[in-house]
Amino acid sequence: MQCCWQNQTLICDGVTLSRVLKPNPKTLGKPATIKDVASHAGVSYQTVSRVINEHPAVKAATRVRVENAIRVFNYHPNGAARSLVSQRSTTLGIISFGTAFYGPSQMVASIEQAARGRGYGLSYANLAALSISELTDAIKTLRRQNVGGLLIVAPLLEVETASLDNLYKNLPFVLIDAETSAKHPFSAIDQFAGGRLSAEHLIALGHRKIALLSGPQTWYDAKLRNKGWRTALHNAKLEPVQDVAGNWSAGSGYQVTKQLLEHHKFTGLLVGNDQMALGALRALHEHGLRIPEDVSVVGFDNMPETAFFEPPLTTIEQDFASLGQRCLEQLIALIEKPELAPRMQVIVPKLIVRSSTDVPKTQPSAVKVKN
Amino acid sequence: MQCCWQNQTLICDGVTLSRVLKPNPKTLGKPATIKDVASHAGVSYQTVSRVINEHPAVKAATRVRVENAIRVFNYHPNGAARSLVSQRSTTLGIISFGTAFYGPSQMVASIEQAARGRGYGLSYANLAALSISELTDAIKTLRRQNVGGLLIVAPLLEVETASLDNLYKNLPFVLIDAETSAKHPFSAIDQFAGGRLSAEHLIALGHRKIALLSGPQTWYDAKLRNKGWRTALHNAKLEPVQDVAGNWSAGSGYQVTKQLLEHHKFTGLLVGNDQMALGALRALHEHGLRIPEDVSVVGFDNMPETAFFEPPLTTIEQDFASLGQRCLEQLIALIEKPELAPRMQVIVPKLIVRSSTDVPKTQPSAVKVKN
DNA sequence: GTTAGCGTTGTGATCGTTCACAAAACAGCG
DNA sequence: CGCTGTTTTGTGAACGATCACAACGCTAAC
Repeated sequence: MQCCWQNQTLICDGVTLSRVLKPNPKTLGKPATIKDVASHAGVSYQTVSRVINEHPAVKAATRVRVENAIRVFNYHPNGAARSLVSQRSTTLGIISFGTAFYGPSQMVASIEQAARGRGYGLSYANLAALSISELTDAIKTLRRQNVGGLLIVAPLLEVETASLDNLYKNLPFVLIDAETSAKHPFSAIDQFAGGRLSAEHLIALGHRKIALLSGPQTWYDAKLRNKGWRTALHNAKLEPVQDVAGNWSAGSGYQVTKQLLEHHKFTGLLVGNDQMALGALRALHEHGLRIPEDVSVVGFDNMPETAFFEPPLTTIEQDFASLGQRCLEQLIALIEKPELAPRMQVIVPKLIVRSSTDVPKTQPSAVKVKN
Repeated sequence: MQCCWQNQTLICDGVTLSRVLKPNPKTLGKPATIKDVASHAGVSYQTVSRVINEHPAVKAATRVRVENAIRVFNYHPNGAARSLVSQRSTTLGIISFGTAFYGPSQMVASIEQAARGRGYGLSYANLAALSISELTDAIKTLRRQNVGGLLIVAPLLEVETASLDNLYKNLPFVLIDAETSAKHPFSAIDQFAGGRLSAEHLIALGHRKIALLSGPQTWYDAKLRNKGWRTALHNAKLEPVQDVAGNWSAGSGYQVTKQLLEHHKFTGLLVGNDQMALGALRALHEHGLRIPEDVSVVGFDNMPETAFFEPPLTTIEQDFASLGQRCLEQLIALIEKPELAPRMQVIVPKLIVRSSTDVPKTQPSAVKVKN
């Protein structure tokens, strides 16, 4: 190989390899641009653009030269410039609510995973409260980030969504685990099926006195799970002993169960999520009741801790990873070819049986056996 | 008020209020731009820019007219164009790891909250594994989103961070709860102090045989908590009965405690987080040990569920909200006036005493009392 | 030796906004 | 009225990339 410096330019076998950088005072300190890379590699900026976009029409030797220059300058393409001119964005927005709870936080994590795999970034906004003003604020924030679409992991009622049509304008979105309707595209885990599954489990074991401890009825999930429970009970010609609601937290599960025990007798307890179930277990224990001998308990979510509750909890497992994957694909389809995008997708959950449920061993009532 | 339409223009009291929109076929369907708004309000685009940036030099009447036009067009400023020309970004990147665990997920949530309050958006990347390639990938993804800085909630060792200097170039960042060093700016909760606090609590109660159940030693937090425990023990002239590690999960807490119980006797157990403590409680129960009579247990994190464990868990509370706030301010300072930004910030955690700890009532050993 | 065709590279316009500066409008004062 | 100073508004040039198109250098065919 024959190399020589000629006029501040390194030439090997007749090919310009690199030029001496003249540190432009205006450019100093700023991140490198496509033009810096281009002049260093001795090509036009368009060629550099082709290399970073993996366009095939670039000679191998040129590509190598450009790639070297990119490395030398630590060049990163400027996303703002890119999405400004190309009129599309590689960022999606995600709006979530209640990330202190297992379900929502798992959904966000799995969606992020899926998005990065597909080359999309994620802009994140968590709602501090379930109000229109918070939602408006979140959408505005995300719009400013120039997101190409929205994934909404929040139990919003359709009314609320509809009232925001203006905000959503020109911005495709997918509702996740929210009010079902044919009006807006959505993805969800079939909470109704999950509810039925857990109630049918207790019924099959022989329970006749079953109490319901729902999540907050402002949440779509909570309502549907409840509906699933009631449908299964109804099919077995049973009425719930009582139907109460907590706020998803272990604390509320504890308190509501305590109240429940004062006035009602039951051998089965269906709970809206695992965290409330934890509180319920504690209240039952304090009341001197054994689980599952006196009362069988079923949770919802299958968070990893439930296997170590006292006793290990029977619960419903939801496949969040595949939900994340699917709703992402749905949104991308909606952006790229709206007419072909699926309107709705539903995933069926699974029953996980552990030792918190068994056939009712005591009389069909919750006997007080204060130790 | 005198209003009339004149030449397709609405004029009230001599002031042009709005013009009829001529739907430009090229503009059709696309989101409105600053120019659409300007021509509708009868001003120049610069004036519109002034209004959306709350510049004071705009006459009240003009401002109202522009704001109306903005509403009419459902105009949202284009963030890409904005950050392209102004060379700054209102988006920050957050890199997290282990969001299945309480600590990391709380930090992310509180940082997002703080960011939106300060007018910043957040781009989110969660590491699937703690590897250089994952981190590299995440940083590249965030760079493409044109983030103005990085918040890194990951227990990276300094070595790893340093090896990425190139990737971080021109991009200010704050490490959160990561390897301390004067080299990079960071914010953290004082895990060492937390560790000492919990160990000193057991020692003050009179425990002499104390076992340690740490988190994974690849995590900075786990190492420092362990160091805190050991320092407190050392100061009391004690040696840990045994020092073992889990992987933060309840399952690992359960298994490791089972092994521990086969070979060692202790009256106190210090655990690296609440989830492992849950598993440990279960293992102790299965072994026929009473808590706190036979063994006292201290967790770490104070996740809301711990108050409903069997028994309610003594643990260490960390103020994630104020950590989020502070590290955000630190990053913003780093971006806006680097020379004035604080290098490091540390928040001291708090002991929460519940019923899982008490004075040792049995002989100073873990007696097997299989029921 | 033209001409056509292909692979490769370069040029000018463009995206929607902000910035620096200039110009207009208005008020106050002698 | 003319001068000055302060508001208020407008103009041209950037920012860093992509897109559409044009032009170049080869090889192959007539």
